[in-house]
Amino acid sequence: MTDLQIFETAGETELKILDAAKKIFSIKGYDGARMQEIANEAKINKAALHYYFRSKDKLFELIFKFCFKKIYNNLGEIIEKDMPLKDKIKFMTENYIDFISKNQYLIPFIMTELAKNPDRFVKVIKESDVKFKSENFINQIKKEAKAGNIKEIDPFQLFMNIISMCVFPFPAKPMLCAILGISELKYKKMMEERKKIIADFIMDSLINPVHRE
Amino acid sequence: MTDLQIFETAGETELKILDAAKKIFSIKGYDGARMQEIANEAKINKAALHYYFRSKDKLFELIFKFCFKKIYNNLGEIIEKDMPLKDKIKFMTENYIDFISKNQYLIPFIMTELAKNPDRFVKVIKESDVKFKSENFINQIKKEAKAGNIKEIDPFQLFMNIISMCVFPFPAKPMLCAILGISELKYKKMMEERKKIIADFIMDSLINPVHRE
DNA sequence: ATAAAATTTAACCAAATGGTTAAATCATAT
DNA sequence: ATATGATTTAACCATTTGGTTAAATTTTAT
Repeated sequence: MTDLQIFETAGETELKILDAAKKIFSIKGYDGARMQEIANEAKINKAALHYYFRSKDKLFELIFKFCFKKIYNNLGEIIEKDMPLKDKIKFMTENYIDFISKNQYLIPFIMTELAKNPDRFVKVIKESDVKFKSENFINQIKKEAKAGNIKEIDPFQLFMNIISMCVFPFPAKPMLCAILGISELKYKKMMEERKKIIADFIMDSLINPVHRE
Repeated sequence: MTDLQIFETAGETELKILDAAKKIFSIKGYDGARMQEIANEAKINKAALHYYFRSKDKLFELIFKFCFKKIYNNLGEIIEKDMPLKDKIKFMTENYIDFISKNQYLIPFIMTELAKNPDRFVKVIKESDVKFKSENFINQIKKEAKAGNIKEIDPFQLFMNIISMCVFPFPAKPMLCAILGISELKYKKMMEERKKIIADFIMDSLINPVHRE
């Protein structure tokens, strides 16, 4: 059920609290979350919260760091895989859309809280032992372009395109549904379909482009 | 300076307040914003806030609706323009990236607050006299595909791709900078460059695609 | 000039909230 | 069994926060 086993030393109560905190914080954000609400959700007393995690800040920092690591590492794993570019893009998009839809709370949470408190990221990065190698992917793009297998493109821009198309539809769901006037159900179906077509959309752009005037 | 002249009946003090509220709310969100802080920012007394706008909720609703209308209408205007698809996509992407970068606060604000309170959107849509015609664009895609000028593609998915690639890099800036390890300055330059290349990236995918096995 | 209305202010208030404390309960080792 | 340490609880506390009130000041109409 919980995916918080990372906190190895945590006992049952601690896990209950972390689970509840993750839920409440990611829905309401730091400011909107209430310690009492977290306590209720975890079915323990509010004082127990402070007994285990001292303060709201400390608890939040734990959750935030955990969540950040989670996207960071997932993306890292995928991007470092050693396979042909075409397969990698297919794998990347399918895998990442899958990952995000299973963890819908993650992206808006990280995005909002990081934007609200940019300094936090320095701390999180420092204290996380994550080492992210985007060079692998970047070099692969450059090589394929030089070999003439794909068109010339700034690898960072390509990376941004891929991530944008996979991720954005999730946090933007309420906004897009509102603007496009489509139902939740149809939106969900579209996201399923999306998993299959994004890779092709990208590859079509990369391979054999028409030269424009 | 201010873009809030929409509130036609507003006097000087009201505009000062609205400006301050927009700033504070969009930075800190509803929960994070303090009435006192808004009052300070507007250089008036806290009680004056309530004198003019009754409650935090009422003030927030005004700001939120204004912001929502702003993206909604800007996108609407662009999408309804009557021009060839290729030009339209070029115009759309350049214009929208420009618009977003001039109003960086807008997207994260709307996204977060809409996600936190999805019911709000019903109210906002109802009370806004916006009428958004995405059909225009949708039909254009269908027609071009049928005519064989572009490949077959679900117009909604294409729309989503375009918006995602234009918009996402802005709210995700802190996250992407962190993950990719690039500086704010380089990021800014990339976003400038982006304005020029996105349309081509999309058109390359749409026109003359390689048939894949 | 002055009465009336609109605006602004300082001083308050009640509720909510993060956090503490000290006593009670439970688990564990001897 | 019981002493020791860990866990849980109810009752509090200080501060913050949205909101109010009534008086003071400024603006406007006559």
